[in-house]
Amino acid sequence: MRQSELFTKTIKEAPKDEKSINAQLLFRAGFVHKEMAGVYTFLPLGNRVLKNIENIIREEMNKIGGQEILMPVLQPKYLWEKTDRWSKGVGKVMYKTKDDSGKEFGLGPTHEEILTNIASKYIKSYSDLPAYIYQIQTKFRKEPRARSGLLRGREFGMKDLYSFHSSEEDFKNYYEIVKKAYFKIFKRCELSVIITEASGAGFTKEYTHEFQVLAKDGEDSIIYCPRFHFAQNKEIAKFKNDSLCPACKKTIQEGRSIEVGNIFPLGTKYSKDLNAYFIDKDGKRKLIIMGCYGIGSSRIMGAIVEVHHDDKGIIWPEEIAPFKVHLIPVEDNQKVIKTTENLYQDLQKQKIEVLYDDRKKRGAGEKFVESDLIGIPFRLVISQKTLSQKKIEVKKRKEKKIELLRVSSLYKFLKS
RNA sequence: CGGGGUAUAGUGUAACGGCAGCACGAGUCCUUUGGGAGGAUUUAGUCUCGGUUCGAAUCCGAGUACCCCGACCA
Repeated sequence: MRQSELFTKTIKEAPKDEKSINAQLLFRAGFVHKEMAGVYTFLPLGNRVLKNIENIIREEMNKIGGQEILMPVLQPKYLWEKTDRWSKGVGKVMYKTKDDSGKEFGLGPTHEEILTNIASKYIKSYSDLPAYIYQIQTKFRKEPRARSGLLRGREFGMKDLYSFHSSEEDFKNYYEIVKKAYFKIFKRCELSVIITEASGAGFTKEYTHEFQVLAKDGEDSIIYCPRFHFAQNKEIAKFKNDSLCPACKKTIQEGRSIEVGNIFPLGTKYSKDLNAYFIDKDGKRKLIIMGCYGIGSSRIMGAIVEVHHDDKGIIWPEEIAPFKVHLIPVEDNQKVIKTTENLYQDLQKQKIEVLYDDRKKRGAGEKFVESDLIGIPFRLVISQKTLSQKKIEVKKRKEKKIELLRVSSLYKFLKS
Protein backbone atom coordinates (compact mmCIF):
# COMPACT_ATOMS: atom_id res chain seq x y z
CA MET A 1 0.00 0.00 0.00
CA ARG A 2 0.97 3.61 -0.40
CA GLN A 3 2.35 5.09 2.77
CA SER A 4 0.73 8.43 1.97
CA GLU A 5 -2.61 6.69 2.45
CA LEU A 6 -1.67 4.85 5.63
CA PHE A 7 -4.04 5.77 8.48
CA THR A 8 -1.21 6.10 11.01
CA LYS A 9 2.01 8.03 11.38
CA THR A 10 5.12 7.35 13.35
CA ILE A 11 5.87 9.31 16.48
CA LYS A 12 9.31 10.38 17.60
CA GLU A 13 8.95 9.98 21.31
CA ALA A 14 7.24 7.31 23.33
CA PRO A 15 4.49 8.46 25.67
CA LYS A 16 5.74 8.65 29.22
CA ASP A 17 3.18 6.18 30.52
CA GLU A 18 4.41 3.32 28.36
CA LYS A 19 7.46 1.74 29.91
CA SER A 20 7.67 -1.64 28.22
CA ILE A 21 9.66 -1.98 25.01
CA ASN A 22 6.82 -3.61 23.12
CA ALA A 23 4.31 -0.90 23.98
CA GLN A 24 6.77 1.90 23.24
CA LEU A 25 7.83 0.63 19.84
CA LEU A 26 4.39 -0.57 18.75
CA PHE A 27 2.90 2.79 19.71
CA ARG A 28 5.65 4.88 18.13
CA ALA A 29 5.51 2.94 14.88
CA GLY A 30 1.71 3.15 14.73
CA PHE A 31 0.77 -0.49 15.26
CA VAL A 32 -1.43 -0.01 18.31
CA HIS A 33 -3.35 2.64 20.21
CA LYS A 34 -3.97 2.28 23.91
CA GLU A 35 -7.55 2.75 25.09
CA MET A 36 -6.90 1.95 28.75
CA ALA A 37 -4.53 -0.19 30.75
CA GLY A 38 -4.43 -3.59 29.09
CA VAL A 39 -6.75 -2.70 26.21
CA TYR A 40 -5.42 -1.77 22.79
CA THR A 41 -6.74 -1.01 19.34
CA PHE A 42 -4.85 -2.79 16.58
CA LEU A 43 -4.30 -0.21 13.88
CA PRO A 44 -3.76 -1.19 10.22
CA LEU A 45 -0.13 -2.22 10.66
CA GLY A 46 -0.82 -3.97 13.96
CA ASN A 47 -3.86 -5.70 12.60
CA ARG A 48 -1.83 -7.06 9.69
CA VAL A 49 0.71 -8.45 12.12
CA LEU A 50 -1.97 -9.99 14.30
CA LYS A 51 -3.66 -11.60 11.29
CA ASN A 52 -0.31 -13.02 10.17
CA ILE A 53 0.23 -14.57 13.58
CA GLU A 54 -3.30 -15.94 13.58
CA ASN A 55 -2.85 -17.43 10.14
CA ILE A 56 0.29 -19.28 11.17
CA ILE A 57 -1.56 -20.69 14.16
CA ARG A 58 -4.57 -21.55 11.99
CA GLU A 59 -2.44 -23.38 9.43
CA GLU A 60 -0.69 -25.47 12.04
CA MET A 61 -3.91 -26.23 13.88
CA ASN A 62 -5.60 -27.34 10.69
CA LYS A 63 -2.62 -29.60 9.93
CA ILE A 64 -3.21 -31.54 13.12
CA GLY A 65 -6.91 -31.99 12.47
CA GLY A 66 -8.21 -28.91 14.21
CA GLN A 67 -11.63 -27.65 13.13
CA GLU A 68 -12.10 -23.93 13.59
CA ILE A 69 -15.25 -22.55 15.18
CA LEU A 70 -16.20 -19.23 16.77
CA MET A 71 -17.78 -19.24 20.20
CA PRO A 72 -19.57 -16.32 21.87
CA VAL A 73 -17.89 -13.80 24.13
CA LEU A 74 -21.17 -13.33 26.00
CA GLN A 75 -21.88 -16.43 28.02
CA PRO A 76 -24.81 -17.52 30.23
CA LYS A 77 -24.40 -17.92 33.97
CA TYR A 78 -26.01 -21.36 34.21
CA LEU A 79 -23.19 -23.13 32.36
CA TRP A 80 -20.62 -21.63 34.70
CA GLU A 81 -22.68 -22.72 37.68
CA LYS A 82 -22.60 -26.29 36.42
CA THR A 83 -18.81 -26.32 36.70
CA ASP A 84 -18.87 -24.23 39.88
CA ARG A 85 -16.71 -21.58 38.25
CA TRP A 86 -19.15 -18.64 38.23
CA SER A 87 -17.49 -17.16 41.30
CA LYS A 88 -14.56 -19.51 41.83
CA GLY A 89 -11.37 -20.12 39.88
CA VAL A 90 -11.31 -18.29 36.58
CA GLY A 91 -14.77 -16.97 37.39
CA LYS A 92 -13.12 -14.55 39.77
CA VAL A 93 -11.50 -12.78 36.85
CA MET A 94 -14.59 -12.91 34.63
CA TYR A 95 -16.22 -9.61 33.69
CA LYS A 96 -19.89 -9.98 34.56
CA THR A 97 -22.90 -8.05 33.45
CA LYS A 98 -26.70 -8.11 33.58
CA ASP A 99 -29.42 -7.30 31.13
CA ASP A 100 -32.47 -5.22 32.01
CA SER A 101 -34.39 -8.23 33.29
CA GLY A 102 -31.58 -9.02 35.71
CA LYS A 103 -30.31 -12.06 33.82
CA GLU A 104 -26.56 -12.48 34.35
CA PHE A 105 -23.83 -13.04 31.78
CA GLY A 106 -20.08 -13.32 31.75
CA LEU A 107 -17.57 -12.22 29.14
CA GLY A 108 -15.64 -15.35 28.27
CA PRO A 109 -12.22 -15.66 29.91
CA THR A 110 -11.99 -19.21 28.50
CA HIS A 111 -14.42 -21.58 26.79
CA GLU A 112 -14.47 -25.01 28.43
CA GLU A 113 -18.07 -24.55 29.56
CA ILE A 114 -19.45 -23.46 26.20
CA LEU A 115 -17.63 -26.04 24.13
CA THR A 116 -18.04 -29.04 26.41
CA ASN A 117 -21.75 -28.34 26.51
CA ILE A 118 -21.85 -28.27 22.70
CA ALA A 119 -19.71 -31.38 22.49
CA SER A 120 -22.15 -33.23 24.76
CA LYS A 121 -24.84 -32.73 22.10
CA TYR A 122 -22.79 -34.02 19.16
CA ILE A 123 -20.46 -36.62 20.64
CA LYS A 124 -22.45 -39.74 21.43
CA SER A 125 -20.27 -42.67 20.38
CA TYR A 126 -16.62 -43.73 20.35
CA SER A 127 -16.87 -43.28 16.60
CA ASP A 128 -17.40 -39.53 17.13
CA LEU A 129 -14.00 -39.38 18.84
CA PRO A 130 -11.45 -37.97 18.81
CA ALA A 131 -12.43 -34.38 18.00
CA TYR A 132 -10.16 -31.34 17.88
CA ILE A 133 -11.98 -28.02 18.03
CA TYR A 134 -10.39 -24.59 18.21
CA GLN A 135 -11.11 -20.92 17.87
CA ILE A 136 -9.16 -17.69 17.62
CA GLN A 137 -10.97 -15.07 19.59
CA THR A 138 -10.80 -12.18 22.02
CA LYS A 139 -10.72 -13.17 25.66
CA PHE A 140 -11.59 -10.98 28.63
CA ARG A 141 -10.05 -11.24 32.06
CA LYS A 142 -10.25 -8.86 35.00
CA GLU A 143 -6.53 -8.73 35.53
CA PRO A 144 -5.87 -7.06 38.86
CA ARG A 145 -2.88 -5.48 37.22
CA ALA A 146 -2.70 -5.20 33.46
CA ARG A 147 0.82 -4.36 32.42
CA SER A 148 3.69 -4.48 29.99
CA GLY A 149 1.79 -3.40 26.90
CA LEU A 150 0.51 -6.43 25.02
CA LEU A 151 2.02 -8.91 27.44
CA ARG A 152 -0.77 -8.85 29.99
CA GLY A 153 -4.05 -7.41 28.85
CA ARG A 154 -7.60 -7.34 30.10
CA GLU A 155 -8.75 -8.02 26.58
CA PHE A 156 -6.45 -10.11 24.43
CA GLY A 157 -6.30 -12.42 21.44
CA MET A 158 -6.07 -16.13 22.07
CA LYS A 159 -6.25 -19.37 20.19
CA ASP A 160 -7.84 -22.05 22.31
CA LEU A 161 -7.94 -25.65 21.16
CA TYR A 162 -9.87 -28.35 23.01
CA SER A 163 -9.45 -32.03 22.30
CA PHE A 164 -11.91 -34.82 23.09
CA HIS A 165 -10.81 -38.42 23.49
CA SER A 166 -12.15 -41.84 24.29
CA SER A 167 -9.05 -42.91 26.22
CA GLU A 168 -6.15 -41.55 28.20
CA GLU A 169 -3.70 -43.11 25.71
CA ASP A 170 -5.34 -41.33 22.82
CA PHE A 171 -5.21 -38.05 24.73
CA LYS A 172 -1.52 -38.46 25.56
CA ASN A 173 -0.71 -39.23 21.97
CA TYR A 174 -2.47 -36.09 20.77
CA TYR A 175 -0.88 -34.01 23.52
CA GLU A 176 2.53 -34.80 21.97
CA ILE A 177 1.22 -33.93 18.51
CA VAL A 178 0.06 -30.54 19.74
CA LYS A 179 3.40 -30.01 21.42
CA LYS A 180 5.15 -30.48 18.09
CA ALA A 181 2.69 -28.18 16.32
CA TYR A 182 3.36 -25.52 18.93
CA PHE A 183 7.08 -25.72 18.32
CA LYS A 184 6.42 -25.18 14.61
CA ILE A 185 4.22 -22.18 15.29
CA PHE A 186 6.79 -20.52 17.55
CA LYS A 187 9.57 -21.29 15.13
CA ARG A 188 7.65 -19.57 12.33
CA CYS A 189 7.23 -16.61 14.71
CA GLU A 190 11.00 -16.71 15.31
CA LEU A 191 10.46 -17.20 19.00
CA SER A 192 12.81 -19.57 20.80
CA VAL A 193 10.59 -21.30 23.27
CA ILE A 194 11.52 -23.40 26.24
CA ILE A 195 8.92 -25.95 27.16
CA THR A 196 8.48 -25.65 30.85
CA GLU A 197 6.75 -27.73 33.47
CA ALA A 198 4.21 -25.81 35.49
CA SER A 199 1.65 -26.59 38.10
CA GLY A 200 -1.74 -27.97 37.23
CA ALA A 201 -3.36 -24.96 38.90
CA GLY A 202 -6.18 -26.96 40.31
CA PHE A 203 -7.21 -28.59 37.05
CA THR A 204 -4.98 -31.58 37.28
CA LYS A 205 -2.59 -33.15 39.70
CA GLU A 206 -0.17 -33.71 36.86
CA TYR A 207 2.14 -31.09 35.53
CA THR A 208 1.13 -28.98 32.62
CA HIS A 209 3.44 -27.45 30.05
CA GLU A 210 4.11 -23.83 29.28
CA PHE A 211 5.98 -22.45 26.30
CA GLN A 212 8.26 -19.74 27.60
CA VAL A 213 10.34 -17.20 25.71
CA LEU A 214 13.34 -15.85 27.59
CA ALA A 215 13.05 -12.07 27.81
CA LYS A 216 14.42 -9.80 30.47
CA ASP A 217 11.13 -7.96 30.91
CA GLY A 218 9.08 -11.15 31.08
CA GLU A 219 6.92 -11.61 34.13
CA ASP A 220 7.49 -15.31 34.70
CA SER A 221 10.63 -16.85 36.13
CA ILE A 222 11.85 -20.21 34.98
CA ILE A 223 14.61 -22.52 36.08
CA TYR A 224 16.21 -24.33 33.17
CA CYS A 225 19.11 -26.40 32.00
CA PRO A 226 21.18 -24.46 29.41
CA ARG A 227 20.93 -27.52 27.15
CA PHE A 228 17.20 -27.75 27.80
CA HIS A 229 17.17 -31.16 29.40
CA PHE A 230 14.49 -29.74 31.59
CA ALA A 231 12.84 -26.49 32.56
CA GLN A 232 10.38 -25.64 35.28
CA ASN A 233 8.36 -22.63 36.22
CA LYS A 234 9.92 -21.18 39.33
CA GLU A 235 6.57 -21.59 41.10
CA ILE A 236 7.10 -25.34 41.24
CA ALA A 237 10.85 -25.64 40.71
CA LYS A 238 12.46 -28.46 42.63
CA PHE A 239 15.95 -27.43 41.51
CA LYS A 240 17.73 -24.26 42.42
CA ASN A 241 19.82 -22.20 40.07
CA ASP A 242 23.52 -22.94 40.45
CA SER A 243 22.80 -26.63 40.97
CA LEU A 244 23.64 -29.08 38.17
CA CYS A 245 21.41 -30.62 35.55
CA PRO A 246 21.09 -34.34 36.34
CA ALA A 247 21.34 -35.18 32.64
CA CYS A 248 24.28 -33.11 31.42
CA LYS A 249 25.81 -31.65 34.59
CA LYS A 250 25.61 -28.11 33.26
CA THR A 251 24.81 -25.38 35.74
CA ILE A 252 21.11 -24.74 35.99
CA GLN A 253 20.03 -21.20 35.23
CA GLU A 254 17.21 -18.92 36.14
CA GLY A 255 15.68 -16.42 33.74
CA ARG A 256 12.74 -14.11 33.23
CA SER A 257 10.39 -15.23 30.51
CA ILE A 258 7.12 -14.63 28.69
CA GLU A 259 4.57 -17.43 28.58
CA VAL A 260 3.30 -17.55 25.00
CA GLY A 261 1.43 -20.83 25.16
CA ASN A 262 0.36 -23.63 27.40
CA ILE A 263 -1.05 -27.11 27.11
CA PHE A 264 -2.67 -29.21 29.77
CA PRO A 265 -4.87 -32.18 30.48
CA LEU A 266 -8.43 -31.48 31.61
CA GLY A 267 -9.22 -35.09 32.34
CA THR A 268 -12.95 -35.53 32.86
CA LYS A 269 -13.59 -32.45 35.00
CA TYR A 270 -15.72 -30.67 32.41
CA SER A 271 -17.25 -33.68 30.74
CA LYS A 272 -18.50 -34.75 34.14
CA ASP A 273 -19.94 -31.37 35.11
CA LEU A 274 -21.56 -30.88 31.72
CA ASN A 275 -22.70 -34.42 31.08
CA ALA A 276 -20.48 -35.18 28.12
CA TYR A 277 -20.56 -38.96 27.79
CA PHE A 278 -20.04 -41.36 24.93
CA ILE A 279 -20.84 -45.06 24.43
CA ASP A 280 -17.62 -46.99 24.05
CA LYS A 281 -16.94 -50.09 21.94
CA ASP A 282 -17.73 -52.22 24.95
CA GLY A 283 -21.18 -50.69 25.17
CA LYS A 284 -20.40 -48.79 28.34
CA ARG A 285 -21.19 -45.14 28.95
CA LYS A 286 -18.00 -43.23 29.69
CA LEU A 287 -16.89 -39.65 30.28
CA ILE A 288 -15.06 -37.93 27.47
CA ILE A 289 -11.39 -37.18 28.24
CA MET A 290 -10.31 -33.68 27.35
CA GLY A 291 -7.23 -31.57 26.76
CA CYS A 292 -6.84 -27.83 26.40
CA TYR A 293 -4.20 -25.90 24.48
CA GLY A 294 -3.82 -22.12 24.45
CA ILE A 295 -1.70 -19.62 22.58
CA GLY A 296 -1.87 -15.89 23.20
CA SER A 297 -1.87 -14.35 19.73
CA SER A 298 -1.68 -10.72 20.81
CA ARG A 299 0.85 -11.61 23.48
CA ILE A 300 3.01 -13.22 20.77
CA MET A 301 3.01 -9.88 18.98
CA GLY A 302 4.33 -8.21 22.12
CA ALA A 303 6.82 -10.99 22.78
CA ILE A 304 8.25 -10.76 19.26
CA VAL A 305 8.88 -7.05 19.71
CA GLU A 306 10.50 -7.67 23.10
CA VAL A 307 12.88 -10.14 21.50
CA HIS A 308 13.35 -8.73 18.00
CA HIS A 309 14.28 -5.07 18.13
CA ASP A 310 17.30 -2.82 18.21
CA ASP A 311 17.84 0.79 19.24
CA LYS A 312 16.23 1.96 15.99
CA GLY A 313 13.01 -0.01 16.13
CA ILE A 314 11.26 -3.29 15.49
CA ILE A 315 12.74 -6.13 13.44
CA TRP A 316 9.80 -8.28 12.30
CA PRO A 317 10.24 -11.90 11.32
CA GLU A 318 9.38 -12.32 7.64
CA GLU A 319 6.20 -14.30 8.19
CA ILE A 320 4.92 -11.84 10.77
CA ALA A 321 5.80 -8.48 9.22
CA PRO A 322 2.96 -6.24 8.08
CA PHE A 323 4.65 -6.03 4.69
CA LYS A 324 7.55 -7.90 3.20
CA VAL A 325 9.09 -4.97 1.38
CA HIS A 326 9.44 -1.28 2.18
CA LEU A 327 9.90 0.56 -1.09
CA ILE A 328 11.53 3.96 -0.70
CA PRO A 329 12.42 6.50 -3.40
CA VAL A 330 14.83 9.10 -2.09
CA GLU A 331 14.61 11.88 -4.62
CA ASP A 332 11.64 13.59 -6.17
CA ASN A 333 13.09 13.41 -9.64
CA GLN A 334 10.97 12.01 -12.43
CA LYS A 335 13.07 9.04 -13.35
CA VAL A 336 13.30 7.87 -9.78
CA ILE A 337 9.55 8.21 -9.25
CA LYS A 338 8.70 6.50 -12.50
CA THR A 339 11.01 3.57 -11.77
CA THR A 340 9.61 3.27 -8.26
CA GLU A 341 6.00 3.38 -9.47
CA ASN A 342 6.73 0.64 -11.98
CA LEU A 343 8.45 -1.47 -9.38
CA TYR A 344 5.52 -0.93 -7.01
CA GLN A 345 3.09 -2.25 -9.60
CA ASP A 346 5.36 -5.13 -10.44
CA LEU A 347 5.87 -6.23 -6.84
CA GLN A 348 2.11 -6.32 -6.37
CA LYS A 349 1.74 -8.44 -9.49
CA GLN A 350 4.26 -10.83 -7.98
CA LYS A 351 2.08 -10.98 -4.84
CA ILE A 352 4.78 -9.46 -2.70
CA GLU A 353 3.30 -7.27 -0.01
CA VAL A 354 4.83 -3.85 -0.22
CA LEU A 355 4.61 -0.59 1.65
CA TYR A 356 5.54 2.17 -0.77
CA ASP A 357 6.76 5.39 0.83
CA ASP A 358 5.33 7.70 -1.80
CA ARG A 359 5.12 10.69 0.53
CA LYS A 360 6.41 13.91 -0.94
CA LYS A 361 8.70 16.42 0.72
CA ARG A 362 10.27 13.94 3.07
CA GLY A 363 14.00 13.77 3.52
CA ALA A 364 15.74 10.48 2.90
CA GLY A 365 16.95 10.36 6.47
CA GLU A 366 13.46 10.71 7.80
CA LYS A 367 12.20 7.89 5.59
CA PHE A 368 15.00 5.59 6.69
CA VAL A 369 14.48 6.30 10.36
CA GLU A 370 10.78 5.57 10.04
CA SER A 371 11.44 2.46 8.02
CA ASP A 372 13.77 1.12 10.71
CA LEU A 373 11.17 1.88 13.36
CA ILE A 374 8.39 0.04 11.52
CA GLY A 375 10.71 -2.89 10.92
CA ILE A 376 9.72 -4.32 7.53
CA PRO A 377 12.21 -7.11 6.62
CA PHE A 378 13.39 -5.81 3.21
CA ARG A 379 14.09 -2.19 2.32
CA LEU A 380 14.40 -1.24 -1.33
CA VAL A 381 15.82 2.20 -1.99
CA ILE A 382 15.51 3.79 -5.40
CA SER A 383 17.76 6.76 -6.15
CA GLN A 384 19.41 8.52 -9.04
CA LYS A 385 22.78 7.42 -7.69
CA THR A 386 22.14 3.71 -8.13
CA LEU A 387 19.80 3.97 -11.11
CA SER A 388 22.68 5.35 -13.11
CA GLN A 389 24.27 1.92 -12.62
CA LYS A 390 20.92 0.34 -13.47
CA LYS A 391 20.73 -1.02 -9.95
CA ILE A 392 18.59 -0.70 -6.86
CA GLU A 393 19.63 -0.94 -3.28
CA VAL A 394 18.43 -3.74 -1.04
CA LYS A 395 18.90 -3.95 2.70
CA LYS A 396 17.59 -6.46 5.18
CA ARG A 397 16.30 -4.86 8.36
CA LYS A 398 18.19 -7.32 10.51
CA GLU A 399 21.52 -6.85 8.72
CA LYS A 400 23.82 -3.90 8.26
CA LYS A 401 24.90 -4.96 4.80
CA ILE A 402 23.56 -3.08 1.77
CA GLU A 403 23.47 -4.79 -1.62
CA LEU A 404 23.10 -3.34 -5.08
CA LEU A 405 21.03 -5.53 -7.36
CA ARG A 406 19.62 -5.40 -10.86
CA VAL A 407 15.83 -5.51 -10.90
CA SER A 408 16.05 -8.82 -12.74
CA SER A 409 17.73 -10.51 -9.80
CA LEU A 410 15.60 -8.78 -7.18
CA TYR A 411 12.85 -11.38 -7.00
CA LYS A 412 15.25 -14.21 -6.57
CA PHE A 413 16.82 -12.31 -3.70
CA LEU A 414 13.48 -11.62 -2.02
CA LYS A 415 12.49 -15.25 -2.23
CA SER A 416 15.78 -16.59 -0.93
C1' C B 1 -5.84 -5.83 46.66
C1' G B 2 -1.13 -3.58 49.58
C1' G B 3 3.13 -0.13 48.62
C1' G B 4 5.48 3.75 45.66
C1' G B 5 5.23 7.38 41.71
C1' U B 6 3.07 10.55 37.91
C1' A B 7 -0.87 13.77 35.71
C1' U B 8 0.39 20.89 31.43
C1' A B 9 -1.43 21.00 23.32
C1' G B 10 -1.73 14.82 19.32
C1' U B 11 3.67 13.51 21.58
C1' G B 12 7.80 15.10 24.75
C1' U B 13 9.06 18.96 28.14
C1' A B 14 9.32 24.10 30.98
C1' A B 15 6.99 27.93 34.13
C1' C B 16 9.21 31.33 42.65
C1' G B 17 1.80 31.31 44.47
C1' G B 18 1.70 36.62 39.85
C1' C B 19 0.74 37.20 31.40
C1' A B 20 0.98 29.11 30.42
C1' G B 21 6.33 28.84 27.18
C1' C B 22 9.54 25.64 24.09
C1' A B 23 10.44 21.41 20.71
C1' C B 24 8.25 17.71 17.64
C1' G B 25 3.61 16.89 15.05
C1' A B 26 -0.38 19.09 12.02
C1' G B 27 -1.75 23.51 8.16
C1' U B 28 0.30 27.34 4.54
C1' C B 29 4.76 29.30 1.89
C1' C B 30 9.97 29.01 0.61
C1' U B 31 14.63 26.44 0.77
C1' U B 32 16.56 21.41 1.40
C1' U B 33 16.87 15.95 -0.21
C1' G B 34 21.35 9.28 1.81
C1' G B 35 19.81 8.90 8.45
C1' G B 36 13.68 12.38 12.09
C1' A B 37 17.29 19.23 7.68
C1' G B 38 16.40 24.93 7.83
C1' G B 39 13.46 29.62 7.77
C1' A B 40 8.61 32.36 7.97
C1' U B 41 3.60 31.88 9.60
C1' U B 42 -0.77 29.42 11.75
C1' U B 43 -2.86 25.68 15.07
C1' A B 44 -3.79 23.37 19.81
C1' G B 45 -3.02 22.52 26.59
C1' U B 46 -2.91 23.01 32.97
C1' C B 47 -7.26 15.29 34.65
C1' U B 48 -12.11 16.16 37.78
C1' C B 49 -14.42 18.23 42.12
C1' G B 50 -13.72 21.03 46.40
C1' G B 51 -10.57 24.12 49.73
C1' U B 52 -6.67 28.01 51.05
C1' U B 53 -5.49 32.86 48.70
C1' C B 54 -6.27 39.51 46.31
C1' G B 55 -4.41 35.82 42.90
C1' A B 56 -3.47 28.44 42.01
C1' A B 57 -0.57 24.57 36.61
C1' U B 58 2.02 25.49 41.29
C1' C B 59 -0.22 24.77 48.20
C1' C B 60 -4.10 21.42 50.77
C1' G B 61 -8.13 17.50 50.54
C1' A B 62 -10.98 13.97 47.86
C1' G B 63 -11.77 11.44 43.38
C1' U B 64 -10.17 9.45 38.69
C1' A B 65 -6.58 7.68 35.25
C1' C B 66 -1.90 5.83 34.08
C1' C B 67 3.10 3.69 35.31
C1' C B 68 6.31 0.69 38.56
C1' C B 69 7.08 -3.14 42.73
C1' G B 70 4.42 -6.95 45.25
C1' A B 71 0.02 -10.19 45.76
C1' C B 72 -2.91 -12.51 41.96
C1' C B 73 -2.52 -14.91 37.13
C1' A B 74 -7.30 -20.94 32.64
